[in-house]
Amino acid sequence: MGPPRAATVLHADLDAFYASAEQLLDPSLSRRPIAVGTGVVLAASYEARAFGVSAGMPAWRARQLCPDLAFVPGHFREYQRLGNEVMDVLAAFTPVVERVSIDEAFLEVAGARRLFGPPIAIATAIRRRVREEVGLPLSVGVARTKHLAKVASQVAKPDGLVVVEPDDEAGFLARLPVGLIWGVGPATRAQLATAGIRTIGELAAAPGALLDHLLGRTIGEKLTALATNVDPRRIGPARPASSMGAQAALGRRRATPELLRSTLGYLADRVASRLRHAGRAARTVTVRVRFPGLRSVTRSATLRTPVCATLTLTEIATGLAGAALAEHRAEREVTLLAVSVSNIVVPAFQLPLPMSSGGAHAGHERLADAARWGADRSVDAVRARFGHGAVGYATVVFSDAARVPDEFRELAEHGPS
DNA sequence: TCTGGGGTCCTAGGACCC
DNA sequence: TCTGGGGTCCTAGGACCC
Repeated sequence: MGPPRAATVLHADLDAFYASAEQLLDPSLSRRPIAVGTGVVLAASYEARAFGVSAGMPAWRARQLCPDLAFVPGHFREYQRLGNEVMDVLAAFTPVVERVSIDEAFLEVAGARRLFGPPIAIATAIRRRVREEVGLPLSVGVARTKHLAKVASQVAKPDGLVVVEPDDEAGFLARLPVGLIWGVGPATRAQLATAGIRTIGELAAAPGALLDHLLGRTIGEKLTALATNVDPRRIGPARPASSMGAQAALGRRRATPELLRSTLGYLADRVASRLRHAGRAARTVTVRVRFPGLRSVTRSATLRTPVCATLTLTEIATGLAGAALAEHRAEREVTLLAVSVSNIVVPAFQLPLPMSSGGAHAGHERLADAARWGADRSVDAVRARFGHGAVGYATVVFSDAARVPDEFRELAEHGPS
């Protein structure tokens, strides 16, 4: 146990970010119930939430709840710009900023006190500057640990500030619902409810053995630690992503070879391009196929030789999807296809040194992917100058999967900026 | 006429090795 | 011949988060 620390961790979280951004960009939308999205609600303004509209809800249901709801398709590049502007404001107060997503970050302000005053003054100044300079409402939680700061910012919403002093932590948490704990979703909440546990206070008081039995040992121990305020996580730069993927919802479509080829080609191209851009290749390829009724299956393969060529990845993905469909002959239609890669490494053929491992066969595979990688590099270069749609495999460029705007996909990709 | 796209982490069983 | 224990990797599925 280290020495007791002061409450110097801030969690800054923009309120209903996409919806607030739309209200900022088009003042005629401000103070009105609006939703960003098309088929599904990506974000709802607080005026819409008052009617029960929430993120993830199908559009028809949202309109049912709120007949006056205004639907906005979304301006994703603007969200990226506004999110970056907010992060610039945060960085003006401390260099120790950990951006978690487009609209959310942790800050450590222990070293900023001499310049800017106590954490509560810093939080107040940040909120004012974001409001005045960017035009968006920001909620901030201040506490001794990341977990507590995050809970505090949720309690502060909308447009508020909550400080949890170190001697008040247990009291602050006790009455809050367990669902506010990071990692407790609907399933865990339901499990806990069967044991009569609904508040964080009840969770903290529950015997460890009961939680282990209910949720498994790892999660049980983690929840107890969080509920009792043991949170060793420090604030620092995010690790490089350990997986990359792309997916496309298709509506209900017959699973024809043409559909598979064009959709998987498009998705594999997106993933392979990102791998090459990062100077990486991947050993494990996973395909997910979803059927009507949200039933889904995954198939994966781990290769000896990492891949990053579009055609190689397409072939592997097509093979995996074919195998999955062959095992589910009764399913005639698919609603979603996804391609992702993990086991990400620096590819051997980009290194100047001779091959260090693998037999003749592995060397052959590597050369095949390397030759394609050379061709892909030419494609990448053209795209860098003239845009992504300028060149590509014909069946892929015209795939239905490309209907979702690229800006949205880019926004959702992990690394901001 | 059940809903977007991009991620992380955990579990459980099996293969394989020492 | 049968038995024991531990570690690592792989696969499939699921919960969860923004």
